[in-house]
Amino acid sequence: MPDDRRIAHIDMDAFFASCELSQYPELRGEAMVVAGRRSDAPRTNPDGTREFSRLRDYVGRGVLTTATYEARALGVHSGMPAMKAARLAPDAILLPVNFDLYRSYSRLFKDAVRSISSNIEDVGIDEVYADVSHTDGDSEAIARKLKAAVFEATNLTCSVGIAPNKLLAKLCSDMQKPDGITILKLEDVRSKIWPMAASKINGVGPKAAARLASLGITTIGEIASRDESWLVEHFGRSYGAWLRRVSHGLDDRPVVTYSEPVSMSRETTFERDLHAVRHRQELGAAFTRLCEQVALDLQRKGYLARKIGIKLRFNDFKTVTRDVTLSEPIADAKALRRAATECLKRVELVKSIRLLGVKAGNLQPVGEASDKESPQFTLDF
DNA sequence: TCTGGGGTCCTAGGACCC
DNA sequence: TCTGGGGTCCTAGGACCC
Repeated sequence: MPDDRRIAHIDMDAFFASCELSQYPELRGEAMVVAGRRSDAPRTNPDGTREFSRLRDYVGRGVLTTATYEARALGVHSGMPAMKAARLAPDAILLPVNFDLYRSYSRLFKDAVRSISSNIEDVGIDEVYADVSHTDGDSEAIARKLKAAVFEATNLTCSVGIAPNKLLAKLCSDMQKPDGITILKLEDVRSKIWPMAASKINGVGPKAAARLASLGITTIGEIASRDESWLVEHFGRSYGAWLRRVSHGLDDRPVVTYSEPVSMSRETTFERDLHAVRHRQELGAAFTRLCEQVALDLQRKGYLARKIGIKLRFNDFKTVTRDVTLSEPIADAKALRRAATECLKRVELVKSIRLLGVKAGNLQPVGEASDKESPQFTLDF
């Protein structure tokens, strides 16, 4: 695909934290983190002022969902275990996650982007790609229009990257955070992209970055300096060839405006590890609830599942999964639990259990009958 | 005071079929 | 009887992303 496309990546700035600040403006400028449970919610005094929990009050096994820039300055960051963060920043304000709030802001944000370009791809709750190849104006003007529309709709800022493809647009939007605009052309790859850390590439995670580092490679430019056969030798045919292409800024993935869900799952980490025998009741109740939640999710969204699976994480953090494919698709909690129980029987339950999860896969929309269910269409003619 | 929850995609081996 | 190849489905695990 010739890269005369123009793709925008729009990324909300510190999204969860910004949503919370819209609710609690008095926290602006404070070190604040999001993590924890409803019991950490602010309490309103009779005089209308609010009292907030502090990170030092946190109990549990969660990680930080987000941290404001002020909190990050204290050395904490999203993904960090909250207990560990509490030692670094005990006085930071603590708020529980409020996904309903983030989802409502997410809708406003995406509708605002859609008003500029209808051709958008969802990437989670706080990011989208938009194909603006045929949108009026130069890239700079489009970026300003996107940011203005988002701010108008949400009162929140975002960062915009515009480039010939998704890979570069995504790298761009991160270059001038927060509230930034970055425009990049293919000929800028050498000067602007090559100096960046290899781990900035979407698709180069901790494992691949470590493997690259062990081979003396830390920047994107250093990947580009190797030939394909060397990369293939060390990273396999598929990943090696991909590394070479992305290091040169090449990416022809289209902007995908709609995709069917592949799976739906629910999982929970227990406050303390549970043993299959000693805590049988507790585990059974959690198991049932997870099955009911997945069933409800399926029914609400109108899907049937033909694959049911479970996930267990033990006290040593080792994780196992088991799944089973059924002859008929289901969405009913009881049938789901039966299938999940069959999976559970295939796991040796000696170690204590830290996490339990239930997953539905092989989804099909309700009403889109399978061949088995509508033989008349295949047999009658 | 280690390590959340919800996803997608890929790989690899074995079964099974032609 | 010493040696096939596909192709597809199923299962388990793992990397990665937000």
